[in-house]
Formats: sequence, structure tokens, C-alpha cells
Amino acid sequence: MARERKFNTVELFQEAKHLLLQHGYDGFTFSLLADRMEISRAALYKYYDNKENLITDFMIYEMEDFLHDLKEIDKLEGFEQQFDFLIDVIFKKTELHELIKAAQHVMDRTEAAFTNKEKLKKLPLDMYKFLQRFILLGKDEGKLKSHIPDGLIIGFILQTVAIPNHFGIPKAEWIHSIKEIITQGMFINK
Amino acid sequence: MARERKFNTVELFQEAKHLLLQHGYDGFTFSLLADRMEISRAALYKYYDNKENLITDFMIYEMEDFLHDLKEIDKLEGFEQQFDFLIDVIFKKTELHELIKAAQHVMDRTEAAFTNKEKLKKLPLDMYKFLQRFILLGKDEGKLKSHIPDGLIIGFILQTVAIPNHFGIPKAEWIHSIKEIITQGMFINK
Amino acid sequence: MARERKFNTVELFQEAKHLLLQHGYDGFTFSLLADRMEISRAALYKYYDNKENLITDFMIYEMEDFLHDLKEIDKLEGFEQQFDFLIDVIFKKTELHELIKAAQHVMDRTEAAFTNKEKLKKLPLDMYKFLQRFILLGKDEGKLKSHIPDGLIIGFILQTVAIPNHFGIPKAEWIHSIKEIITQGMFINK
Amino acid sequence: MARERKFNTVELFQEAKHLLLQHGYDGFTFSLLADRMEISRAALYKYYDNKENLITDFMIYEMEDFLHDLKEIDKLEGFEQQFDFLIDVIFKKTELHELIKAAQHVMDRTEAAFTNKEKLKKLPLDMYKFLQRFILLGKDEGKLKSHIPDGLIIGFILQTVAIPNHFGIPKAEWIHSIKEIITQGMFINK
DNA sequence: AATGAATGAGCGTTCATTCAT
DNA sequence: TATGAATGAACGCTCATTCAT
Repeated sequence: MARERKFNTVELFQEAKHLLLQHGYDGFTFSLLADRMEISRAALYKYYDNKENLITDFMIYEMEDFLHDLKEIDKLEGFEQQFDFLIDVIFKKTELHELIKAAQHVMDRTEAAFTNKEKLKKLPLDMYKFLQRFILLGKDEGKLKSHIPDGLIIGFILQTVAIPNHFGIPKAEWIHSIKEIITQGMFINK
Repeated sequence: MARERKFNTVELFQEAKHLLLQHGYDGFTFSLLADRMEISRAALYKYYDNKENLITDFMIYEMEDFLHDLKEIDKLEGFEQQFDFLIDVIFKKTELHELIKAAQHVMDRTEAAFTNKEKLKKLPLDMYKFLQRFILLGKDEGKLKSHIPDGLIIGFILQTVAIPNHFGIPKAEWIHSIKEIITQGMFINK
Repeated sequence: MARERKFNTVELFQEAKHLLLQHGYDGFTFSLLADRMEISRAALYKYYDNKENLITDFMIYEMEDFLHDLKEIDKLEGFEQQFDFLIDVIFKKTELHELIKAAQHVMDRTEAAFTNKEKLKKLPLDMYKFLQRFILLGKDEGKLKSHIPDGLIIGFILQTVAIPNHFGIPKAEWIHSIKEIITQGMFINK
Repeated sequence: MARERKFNTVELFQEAKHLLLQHGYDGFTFSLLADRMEISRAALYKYYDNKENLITDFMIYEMEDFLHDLKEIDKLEGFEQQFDFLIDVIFKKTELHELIKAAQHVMDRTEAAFTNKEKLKKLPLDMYKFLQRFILLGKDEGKLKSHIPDGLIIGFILQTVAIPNHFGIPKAEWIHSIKEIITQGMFINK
């Protein structure tokens, strides 16, 4: 009955991700996005009331996607297998980290407490809680040192993704070495 | 007979750092800076042709300052002492990390290739090269695993500072645990 | 076999009046109107080429409605009865005044000279001319001072409706006092 | 020390008045004003933080100007002289009425309670209070009918200025007739 | 050396209007 | 007939930057 849409949400989120990673929250503009999608800025406002909404909508989509991938972890038996899987998932979604940074901008700057923001606040916590089960398993199985705080273990693992590979070491070697440091440390045991 | 200068560079960099950390690159404005220094925006333009220049100048200053601190490492005997020192320096200058993020904005976004940016690009590499001597020492002393790439070791250490302490674990415990993971890993050795 | 029309003109004018009074000319938008009528904005464009047309159409309808009411005046015998009737009609349609204000916006601001606007310009004059018969009667009957210009008498009466009742004097008393001033003045006759 | 200003406040208020009268609050835009003054929109923002501020500033200036003129009334002896003076002042500042209408827009629409708005709210009340002294005098001297509410008397007088002179009756005659109606009414006394 | 004045470009947002189904 | 999709122009506002004193 109406005209056919010139773009779909998936495409929009793709471009939004690209721009958000490249320019950050403030550098992300409707002009930029509209230009890339070859639509008018106004068109975007048909679907998102404002910049904040667009970005939080996208963030939620992205985080849920990550969580979804992550939840596959439960299908694996034993801590060590799960650990390997976790590292892989994290490195598959390298960008999420950057996005979370951008997300914080949204939260810090605007007062209004929308449902979107509530959701967004909950998602990282969900993730932490979810991963805590995994940590627990590791500690139960006697694999993980029990005296190291859970939050640090999780944070540590998640953060490795952000280590800059300045010398272009091949990905496989890179990840392998990271796993080794995380598990056994970089020091030689005597 | 010239009028007395109303501001000195040290104060300027101090305020710039404060604002950059508080508002990020885009949120950093000449108005804000001029207001805090109680001079006019126009005055800033006498010393810095544009925002980019001001920020890169400051970045260089900050990085050199960090490098300067870092170089004290050579005064210490033995790898393990140096390692402890390194962690301490890094955690003393936590903000540098944030600043480097802001710096990337400058580099990524603006086209013009100034000497300033060239310098800025080189500094992290300088730092890496400098730390490589430290890594070498660790490997020579048989403390550091020799098969792990130097770049990863350095990156890993530097990155720990960015792990978010979501659960507010006390700083001393936090750093201690981080050291343990880095050196011995989070897995229990059988 | 045509689809049933989703809106009728009467409802449209009702809602238009409501919105025009509430938001003024500039605050009146097609979105607002379409929302209230539960149709799409586009649908309105089937009937009215543009905002201006819609509003002038409505204005004409409203004014003619007022004129229609007003013409009942002829059914009354004698000037004094007609005078009372006139005041009542005016106060019954207090909003018309506001609407006329809004109407002026249309006339002043937009260049294009449509038939609608011509009509709209003529209506107040029609009203004036019509009321002149009433003034004439008053003067003939020796009730109205003959040396006061007709236009002023009419204007004066019509304008009273716009006097702001800042202190919330009860309507009956208010109107009564107005009538007294109009007829006998506010000064005490010696 | 700095560049010479391209415009002064008086000129600005003049143009603002013009535009406000012609277009009303919503129709008044910074573009329009800047164009007329041949400066950039941005320049206006150096002096007025936002549209609301500019307009309220101007309103206050205008109202205070009117009040200032009005207060000369006290220098005249006797109610009748004061009455004549009042009518003259009002007709000299015909536009004020329109401006007050526009002012109401500002008040109605924006929530924030600035000092400017407080002032603006008080000014009409000041005027009313001030005129009440004049009304009191008239009633004391036995010139004004004491049973007509003060608010109506004041409102009535102020409103006459808005009667549209559709037939272009000469100003002197117009004002003279208005005075007669106000004081003696339009009816012939028997 | 320092400043207030001024500007142009850009941003987020809204709205009247047009298009294609 | 009616609609959702899309757009361009404009608005309020901010900011980096330049100018003239």
C-alpha cells in the first residue's frame, strides 16, 4: 500500500556499528549515517526519535547478539572446553568492547531514564552474571585459582581483546599466546 | 615592555588533561579551556593554530612525561624489581590510557598529516622499543617465557590498567591479583 | 465500490478548531490533526493541497457559521433587543476572535493570493456591512449616537470579547458591566 | 581592543519588535532577525543565549519603556486630565498589546522559570496596580461609576487600541469618538 | 600579547509536502 | 481512497576559527 522501504534495520545497524567504531558517540552523526545509507537524515527520524534512541537500540541488538552467541557455552562439557570457546567468541566480536565504551557515553551524559537505557545497563551485568557461572565451574573443578576475584577474571579475559597487535603477529599465534598467559602466566615456573 | 603572559604552558596542559579526560575529544572545546584558564579563546589561537594542534602538543608532552618516568626503570637492578616498578608506573598514570584513546580520534579523523602527528605515532613505538630491553632482560634471566612475542607481553601488561573494576575491589588487592595472573596465570598448575 | 471515507469534514473542522485554539497557527501541524483523526497525514493532502488551504477552508466555514448565527438578528424586533442578542452571540463565540488572529497569520505571511484568501478577506467586511443595517436601525430609532462612525461602533462591540478577565469576575457580571459601559459609558453623568 | 560592534541593542530591539509584530512568536526566527540586521545568526547568540531570552529581554525593555511613559500620569492634576493622558499614551504605543500576546506564548510554552520570565510576569501586574490608583482617583472624585469592576475598566481602556479601523477613519476623530463611548457610552441618554 | 566581535559550517530535530503502492 | 516511505528546507543552537582593534 505504501512505498517500498529503501533500507532495512540490519543494514542500518551495520552502518551504525561501522560509524560508531570509527567516530565514537559524539562523532557519530545522522548526516554521516544517512550519507552512507544514501537516504535523507529525515528518513532516519521516522524510525528513531533521536540519536540516543537509535544508538541504544543498536547497542541492545548488538549485545543481545553477543549474549546469544555466548550462551552456546552451556552446550559444552567441562571448564577447559568452555574456556577455549569463550576466548574464541570474544575474539570473534572484537568490536563489542569499543561499543560498550561508546555506550557509556550515552549513559553518562543524558539524564532521562528510558527503558532502553535500563535495558542497556542490565546487559553487561547479565553478561557478568552469566559468566560467573562459568567461573564457578572453573573454581569447582579446581582449575581456576579460587582466591582471585571473579570480576577480575572476567574483566581480564574480556580485556585481552583490546591489546594492540602493533607488530602484526599472526592471529592464531596471537590468540594462542594470550591463552597461555591468561592460564599459565608469562613467567616461567620454577 | 611586552605585556606579561597570562598563562603558562604547564597550567594549560593541566587543564587540557582534565577536560580531555572529563569530556573526551569531541567534548573538549576551546571555550571550556579558555574559561578555566580565565583567558579568551582567541588568546589560545596565538599559541595553537587549531584544536588538533593543541591536543597533539599536549599529548606529546604527556607521553614524554610518561616515558621520562618509565626510564627510571633502568636504575633498578634485576628483572623482577623492574617488573614491579613497571606495573606501579602504569597504575600511577592510569589516565594515559584514556588519553591515548582520545589521541586516536585525532589521528583517525583528520586528514592533514602534521609533524605533530608523526611524532605522536612514533611515541608508542619508542615506548615499545624501550620496553623491549626490559623484556629481553626478563628472557635472558630466564624469568619470562621466551616463546611469547615481545609485543604481546608489553601490550598485555599495559592493557591491564584498562580492566574495569566493576565490583570495586580494593586497589592493593586488585593490583596484586593482576600481577599474579600476569606472572603465573589464573589456572592452577598441576 | 469505493472505500468508505474515513473522515468527515465536520469532524475535521472540529479538531482543526481545537488545535488552532490550543497551538496557534504555527503550532498547528498536520501530524497533530492526523493523529487526532486517526488517519494518515497523507490522507489530509487528498482533500487539502496544503496547510494554508486547510486552514482557510476551515476559517471560511467558521465565519460563515458565525454569520449564519448572526443573521438571526433580523428576526428580532427593535434595536435594543437586537443589541442584547448581538452581545450574546459574540460572547457565545468567543473563540472566533482567536481564530481571526490566526487567520491574519495566513494572510500576512504567505505570498500566493488564492481565491480562499480573497473570500476570507471579504467575510469580515460582509459582517460589517450586515451589522451596518443594525447600526442604522439604532440610529433611526434615536438610540445610537449618530455622530459616532458606524465602523467604530461595530468594532467596539466586537472587540469587547477580547478584554482579558484577569481577575476572574463572574461571566454574568462581566457581560452586564460591559453592556453598561458600551451603552452608558463608565463616567457618571452629571 | 576588540573589533567594533556591527549593531547595537536599540537597533536590535527595533527590528525584533518589527518581526514579532509581523510574525508572532513562532514566526519570529533568528534567521529573519539576522538577515534584517545584516549580521550572522551566530552573532546574535553572543548576546542572547537563546530565542526565549532575546524575546523576553526585548519585552522587558519595551514594557518598562511603556511603564516609564505611563508614570508621567502622576504629574497631572485631576482625574479627567489623567484620563486623556492615558488614552494618548496607549494610542502612542499601539503595538504593546500585540507584543503582550506574543509574550504569553513564551510564558505558556516553556517550563523553566527564569528571572526574565518572573519579571515579565510581574510587569503587567505592575501596570494594573499602577492604573488602579488612577481608577481609585476617578471613583473618589465621583467621576467613574463605582460599581464597575476596576479590572474591567482598565481592560476596557487598554483594549480599545485593538479595534480595527477598517474604514480608515482619521486618527483624531477615531480617538475622540472612542473617548466618548468609553466615558458616555454609545447610547443616547434620555 | 590579548581580546571581543563576527562568521560559516555543521548538528539534532521538526514539518510540510510528495511519491509509489 | 488511503497509506507508509521519503525528502528538503528550515529552525534553534554550538563551535572552531578569523578579524580588527
